[in-house]
Amino acid sequence: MNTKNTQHKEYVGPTIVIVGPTGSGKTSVAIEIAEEVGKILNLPIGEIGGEIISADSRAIYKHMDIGTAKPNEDERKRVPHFGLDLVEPGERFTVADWKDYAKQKIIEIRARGHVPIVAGGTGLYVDALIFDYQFRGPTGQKVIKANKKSYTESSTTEQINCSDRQKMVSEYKIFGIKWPTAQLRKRLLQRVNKLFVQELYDETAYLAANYGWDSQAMKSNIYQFAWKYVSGDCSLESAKELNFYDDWHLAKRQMTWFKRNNKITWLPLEKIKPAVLKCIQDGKI
RNA sequence: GCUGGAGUCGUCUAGUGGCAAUGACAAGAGACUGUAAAUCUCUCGCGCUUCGCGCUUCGUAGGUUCGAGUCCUACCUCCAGCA
Repeated sequence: MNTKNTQHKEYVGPTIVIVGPTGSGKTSVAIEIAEEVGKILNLPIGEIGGEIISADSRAIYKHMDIGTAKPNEDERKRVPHFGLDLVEPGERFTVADWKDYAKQKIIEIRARGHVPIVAGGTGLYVDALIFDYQFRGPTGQKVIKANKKSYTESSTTEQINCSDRQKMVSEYKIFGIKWPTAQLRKRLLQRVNKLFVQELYDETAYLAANYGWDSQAMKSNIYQFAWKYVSGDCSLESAKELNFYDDWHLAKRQMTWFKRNNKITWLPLEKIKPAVLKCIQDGKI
């Protein structure tokens, strides 16, 4: 047992976090980094030095593969991925669940001597991790802020200590992929055009048949638009258009979320990999 | 050429004499610590000293009226029908 582990010294460098709006290229750049990081860690040739944890609130669902732009089988073979296919659509899985899961995986990856790379666009998940949000109890009530009028219906809840958004856990180094508006829109448009194919319709039909449309997982993403087209409610063109608008709105909301985090190093896509590799090389947390 | 219908904020749209004028989409800004690709808020003719004020708007030009997107006349454009 320890014969193998001798070459697996625990990794003590930074945990890399890569964020960005949908369609910014997080998945592919994370894979590229994971594949190259072995050199920096002086791992044996052929050993993949990075492992990816997806911070994506839709990729946690099984059977939602092409509609959520999950890394495909090939990509998952190249680099170990976590945070995918954790629960059935409609099953309850919260930020708190994800945070615990991610923390556990990070510990495991580090123990293997590899670099944990958290990549995803769900800002709440990322913040929960890097700012170490404290949640009450395993399946406790929603955290209520005293002065939020929208939550006044519950009298049993109370204000709890919220973690400070200025105090990021020092282990993390967070990078953001920055795109000019016009270019990101173009990328999203191209992605939409690629996605509306038979495989998507099949996936949509499968999900609709097995899980219905009630769950939040099925609400307001590509599936509803694909379904509209498949069932003849609208033309292919308008289904694509509607989905594009939806994607763009999401991207904007994500940017709004990330904007307030001043710990993020924003870089264009092509500069992310060199910056991350350098960061790992420098090694200090 | 004649007859009928239609021209309103980027787009579609409500409005048939009374406050820049409805709704939707798009666009922009923001909130969000327990299903977050969710949910929610604000702006959206122009300019200001912006809980208000000023200016200019509903194809174009006139007219009626205290008051016109709305009524009348002419013209322009588009659509349909007849020639």
